[in-house]
Amino acid sequence: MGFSGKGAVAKSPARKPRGEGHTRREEILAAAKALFLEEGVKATTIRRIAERVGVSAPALYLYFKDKDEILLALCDRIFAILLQRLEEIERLPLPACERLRRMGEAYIRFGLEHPDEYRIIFLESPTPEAVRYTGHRTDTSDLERPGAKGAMAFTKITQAYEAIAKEGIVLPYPPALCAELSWMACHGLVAALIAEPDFPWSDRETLIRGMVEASVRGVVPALGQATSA
Amino acid sequence: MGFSGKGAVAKSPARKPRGEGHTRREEILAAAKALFLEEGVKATTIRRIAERVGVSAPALYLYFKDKDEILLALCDRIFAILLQRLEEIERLPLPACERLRRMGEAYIRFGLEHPDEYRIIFLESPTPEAVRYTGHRTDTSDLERPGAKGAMAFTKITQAYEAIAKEGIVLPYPPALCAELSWMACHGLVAALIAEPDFPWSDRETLIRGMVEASVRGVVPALGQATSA
DNA sequence: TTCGTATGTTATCGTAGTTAAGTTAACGTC
DNA sequence: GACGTTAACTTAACTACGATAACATACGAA
Repeated sequence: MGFSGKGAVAKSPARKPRGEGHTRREEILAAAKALFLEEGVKATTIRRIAERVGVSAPALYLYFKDKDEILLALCDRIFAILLQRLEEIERLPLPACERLRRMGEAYIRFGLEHPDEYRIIFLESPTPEAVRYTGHRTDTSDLERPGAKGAMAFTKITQAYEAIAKEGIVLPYPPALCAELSWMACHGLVAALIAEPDFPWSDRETLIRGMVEASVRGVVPALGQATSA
Repeated sequence: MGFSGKGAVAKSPARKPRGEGHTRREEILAAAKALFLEEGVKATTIRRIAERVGVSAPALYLYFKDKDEILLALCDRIFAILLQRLEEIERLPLPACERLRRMGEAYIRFGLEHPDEYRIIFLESPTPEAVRYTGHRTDTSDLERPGAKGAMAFTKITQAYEAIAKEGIVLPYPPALCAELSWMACHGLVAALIAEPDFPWSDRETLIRGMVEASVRGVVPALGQATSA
């Protein structure tokens, strides 16, 4: 073995050059995401992630404070997709209550598409400390607070209700409370289907449409029937 | 120290007489429940339970297949309370939709009273095997399947909707689907408040009443306003 | 050249759930 | 009243986990 150590292994360079720590950070997140998808959240352990990256387990602690932070960073990226979808709907020229329906449906479908991430953000215990802080962070784009993007998604629904109120439709409660009720209802559907996937539920599509409708009509009694065909 | 071993410790007899294993089983459940209430689910470990019972940790495996089975046995007993409450409401001479409201409210309040158990039954991952079997079981009263009592609670709501249909009120969906929607909505409220207790939600009582109302009115459009004063 | 620091590693700790193997005590029976 | 059986336990150990401390090394800057 003449040379330094660049032997046969091609999986990842043995050691990162000086300023390239964030590259390793990305590798860790990618490995964690792959493990997450392939083997589930249970199998996504510090050691297994490190093994897949090709690095020792404590090395992960250079880039993340603890295991939770890795998972939360993953979830935050996934939830950015949800935010994006909701913002798209926000921009559509639609009657407010129809916009609300579409948001509800998008929310539910997103949750069912990403059950593990949804579980971590909305079903798991809250992390003890409110504010987290990453030591070696180079970018401040993601992960201000755990579940921050989840909360922002919720905010979008509140704004939709405020728009409804501005349209002159009378709400029985303040917009925030309306939003909470609507969101909780949709959240309940997602949570139930995720937590109990083998239960003999009714047809999933019917449930989604029914809940979207109910979450609007249950909160806004002024709406007699559906608006769209 | 003349005698065999009945020294100073009064916490529990050192060893059970021949056929009295189930007594120890009860002690384990009692200790687990106490730990559960005092220190939370996180602190309820095999070793701590065993310590409290006054027995070695592996001794618990004489009575339970694994840790999950202990927690599920606990939860099952708690959920028996919910079933009891729902059955009481079932027996009340009330219009069906009013009975539905009361059930919803009872369900929500129960969930908020027992957040840890609720979490285990309805929010945690489903256990891989569908049917569990306890080795040394002497009674077959509880724990047929994990979460069985939770499912039974759900059945009660379905029956309430069937009663509504029998009263001549037209439902937009089959009773089972109506029940699923109603239950999921209430479930969403409980799940959200349990998982995110520090979020600045609106007033809890208002949320409960609003959700009970919405879960009925959202599903049964024939109901214009609340029935009760 | 030397020093500081980013980038790691190895060794280790403490805790968890769980199992294997051995021990003790109660009981029926001859 | 010794004997075998077995329920009721214990001790020791295994594997796996998250996390930390202490040590190593490469590399850019002064």
